Amino acid sequence: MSTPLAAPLDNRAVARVLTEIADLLELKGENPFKIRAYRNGADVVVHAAEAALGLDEAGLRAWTGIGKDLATRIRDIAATGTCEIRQELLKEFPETLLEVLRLQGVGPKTVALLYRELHIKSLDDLSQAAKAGRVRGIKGMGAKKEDLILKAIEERQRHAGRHLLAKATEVADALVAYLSSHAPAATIVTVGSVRRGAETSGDLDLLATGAGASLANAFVTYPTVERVLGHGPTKASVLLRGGYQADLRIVLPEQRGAAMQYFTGSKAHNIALRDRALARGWKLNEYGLFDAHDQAIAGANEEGIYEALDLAWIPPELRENRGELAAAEGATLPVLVTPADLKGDVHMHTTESDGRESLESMAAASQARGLQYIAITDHTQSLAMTNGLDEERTYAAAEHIRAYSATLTEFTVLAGIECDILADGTLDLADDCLASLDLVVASVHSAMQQDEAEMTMRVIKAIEHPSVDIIGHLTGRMLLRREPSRVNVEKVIDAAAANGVALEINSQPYRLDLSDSHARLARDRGVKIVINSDAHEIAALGYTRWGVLTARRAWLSPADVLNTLPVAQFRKALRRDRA
DNA sequence: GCCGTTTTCGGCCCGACTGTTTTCAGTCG
Repeated sequence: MSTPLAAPLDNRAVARVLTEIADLLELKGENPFKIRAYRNGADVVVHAAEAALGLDEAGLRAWTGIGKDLATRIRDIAATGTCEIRQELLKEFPETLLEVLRLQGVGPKTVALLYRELHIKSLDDLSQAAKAGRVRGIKGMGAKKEDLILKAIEERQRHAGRHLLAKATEVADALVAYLSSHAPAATIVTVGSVRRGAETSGDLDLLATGAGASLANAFVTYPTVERVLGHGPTKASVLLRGGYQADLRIVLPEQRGAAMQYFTGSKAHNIALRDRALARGWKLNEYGLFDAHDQAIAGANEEGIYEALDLAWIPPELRENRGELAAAEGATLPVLVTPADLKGDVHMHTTESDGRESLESMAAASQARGLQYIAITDHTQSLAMTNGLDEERTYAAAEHIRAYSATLTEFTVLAGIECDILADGTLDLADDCLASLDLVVASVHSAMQQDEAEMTMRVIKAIEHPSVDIIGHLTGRMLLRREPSRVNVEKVIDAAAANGVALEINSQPYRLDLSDSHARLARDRGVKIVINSDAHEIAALGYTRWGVLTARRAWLSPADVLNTLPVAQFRKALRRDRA
């Protein structure tokens, strides 16, 4: 929950305040479309590549969904942390009411009612009132609702809510396998944000066709189900151990494409697509695309729906209403990079620093995965806890790597380093040592709390160093754990473009750094991307799967990604060979 | 509050499920 701040806010924080205003407007019972405008505005801000703080009103209004009023509010919020309308609303409703609103099964009408009738202002108030049986005394509330509220409060305390893509995929895959074993004839797929490859997800959405209501029974009795939130013949929701909410929908085979499209989202993409159907006098819902006489036009597969709307089929990763409909209409959708396009992985560690495997095992495992080359990039000396390399050990390691690589056929191991960018922007190894290597990834690992100017200057100084080829995990964010550093990504991208330095998409599930929007901005400004595993063990070599998904969400084609090139061309494309 | 080769006003997606209801409101996705 955000509180007024004196300091300027980044886009994510601005979006949080806009969402909070939308919540407050809901409590007030305001016009739903006005509320939607605020929510949509939050979505636009959080996904924008440029910082709202740096834009004037005209610049903000150039974003679709931001009009005169929202532009003014966003400017106020970005500069001061709040705005007038928010302050007015907070006079009517205490900020602590918003945590009550986030309970599963408790919506704005209920919260407003509880506030009005029982003066409930917080989760604690509500917990006490429910335990005392006072909630059931209100008109429209009963014992079951009271019970549900208590359960929701308890669950809220146990689970934080969102989950990493990699973990969510694992849980969803297991659930799909379980359901498939109960209904072998059925087709069961994961849809929702997991299918779109979003970096985190709030719940798991599964879709089944060719199955009866008994599949819903199997679903609600899945071994890790902690609570059944709803259970009907075509729709069921459960809460799984670990805090995952999972939703299952069962539809008829002729509706499968429409349902896949509908439940894959995103909401913004669906609204835009539905608008397009409406403009033709048609109707699009989870059961199909229908004409004015309710005759089905399409629905059995996704391709048919997009085709009927004069659009090319849009890959799920692009369905965020960030220009994909226009591109699908003009046949200019990018051919997206796939895992099979990656020919190299040039950021990984060995036992020389903090990795778990030798250079030989990492190389063998990478070759077995179908790669043609890797770079070994261990840490440098200032990261003492990782046993980072100094110059002497770096020279020795490079000699060892090259000697080993010479013994291999059809596989190359490059002698690289992940060199620390020190707090002042200088590098952790001497210039001649860096210059002797095949490849240098430069990364920030310390002094993460520097202010924007300092952090940005620091990274740009590294980019301007003649031996640096790639900047690793630029923002240092850890999803659900640590906010990104205050680095000005746009300025870094411009510096990388000017110096021919590539930026990494680090594929560690908790990093995915660059993010999809930043990677897209980098591509738009002519910066090449490298997708790396940053593996410290053999199993982690597979993480590039998540990096590729992020790249796809960034609209990247193989040509945008340097490590889709064969080794000789890859080396030529590195900046040191261009100088 | 946003948006507009139909519109500067009047639209803006809508269906499933639950609980408290005797016909429907609230929540969710």
